[in-house]
Amino acid sequence: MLRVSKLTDYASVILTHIAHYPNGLHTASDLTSATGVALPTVSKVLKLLTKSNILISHRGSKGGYTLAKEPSQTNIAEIITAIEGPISMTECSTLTGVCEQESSCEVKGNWHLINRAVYTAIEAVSLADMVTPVRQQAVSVNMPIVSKTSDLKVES
Amino acid sequence: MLRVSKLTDYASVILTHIAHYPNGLHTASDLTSATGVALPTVSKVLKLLTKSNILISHRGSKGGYTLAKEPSQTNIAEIITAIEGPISMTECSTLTGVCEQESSCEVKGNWHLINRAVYTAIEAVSLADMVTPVRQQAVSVNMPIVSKTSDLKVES
DNA sequence: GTCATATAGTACTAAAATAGTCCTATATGT
DNA sequence: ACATATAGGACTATTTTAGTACTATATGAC
Repeated sequence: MLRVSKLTDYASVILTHIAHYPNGLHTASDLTSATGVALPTVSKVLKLLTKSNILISHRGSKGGYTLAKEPSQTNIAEIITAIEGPISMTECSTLTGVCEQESSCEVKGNWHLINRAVYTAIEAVSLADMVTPVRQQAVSVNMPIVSKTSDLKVES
Repeated sequence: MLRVSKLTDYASVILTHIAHYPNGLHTASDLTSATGVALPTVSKVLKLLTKSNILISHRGSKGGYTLAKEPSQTNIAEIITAIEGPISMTECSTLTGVCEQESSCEVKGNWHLINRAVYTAIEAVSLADMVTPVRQQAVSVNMPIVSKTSDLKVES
């Protein structure tokens, strides 16, 4: 597990399509045809992305959506955050006072550290990267992706 | 979002407690007292961890659970996998044939890459690291945790 | 050998999160 | 004015997760 939601997945597909034609204006129905995702769902995703300033919307006739920034300036972490809210591995990473054990929790700080590491990894992939398809073979031989695991070492 | 489940969170707390006393035998009810997590839930978590060879169980009177390996040899990725199943950011990363768009999907390879990066980040934190509490301040000034983001660059 | 203790496995119920849809309002170009 | 397209919110169904309960099995102590 540790999965992004389906909506986030759709968002990545939709944005990647838009990033292929960064100067065009894309309507929700155009994107439905292009991606195969149902219109109400595409619409929902586009609204969320606009709200988070990843897309700019143009209302009315001849309206549509376009990228707010260049593809290289939008990363996967922003997309996930736009659809699902702040990225956090545990409840206590975003909300205080929800977890009863919080005050005496031994592992809170470590989860923050893990959270940070994951965020950094996701942040490093931009929409421009998504436009360039990767063959699966290339992925599996391209290890290690994160070079220095020792940087993650917990300091006492 | 992008959150681990509560059970995984419990697992981290329980295992961290056990790792504090790596030579002792811990019963489910001992761990309930120590962590404040309800007995049936602790029990469920312990069974899952045993099934994945993170813990070893001893049945019967004077039984209980103990670590299968040294704390440094068990990492967070294993724990997440034990409780939630294989780590994958999207459906297509673990299961083929579930996503209808799979054959024509433009972003599949890139998600595999992201998945790999996240996995590597999580894998770098061991149970031994969890035993050492981290002050939150230390976390926020300790950037960047993942050093070379350029390694993530997508190759064409 | 039997009894108390503790885990193994499975099934089930309740709660929460997610996905998907629909409706009404508002903006804008022709 | 009208057709087109987004904005916002509400609502339902589905799926996932959490939590519990019950029965079976193993083992040490007496």
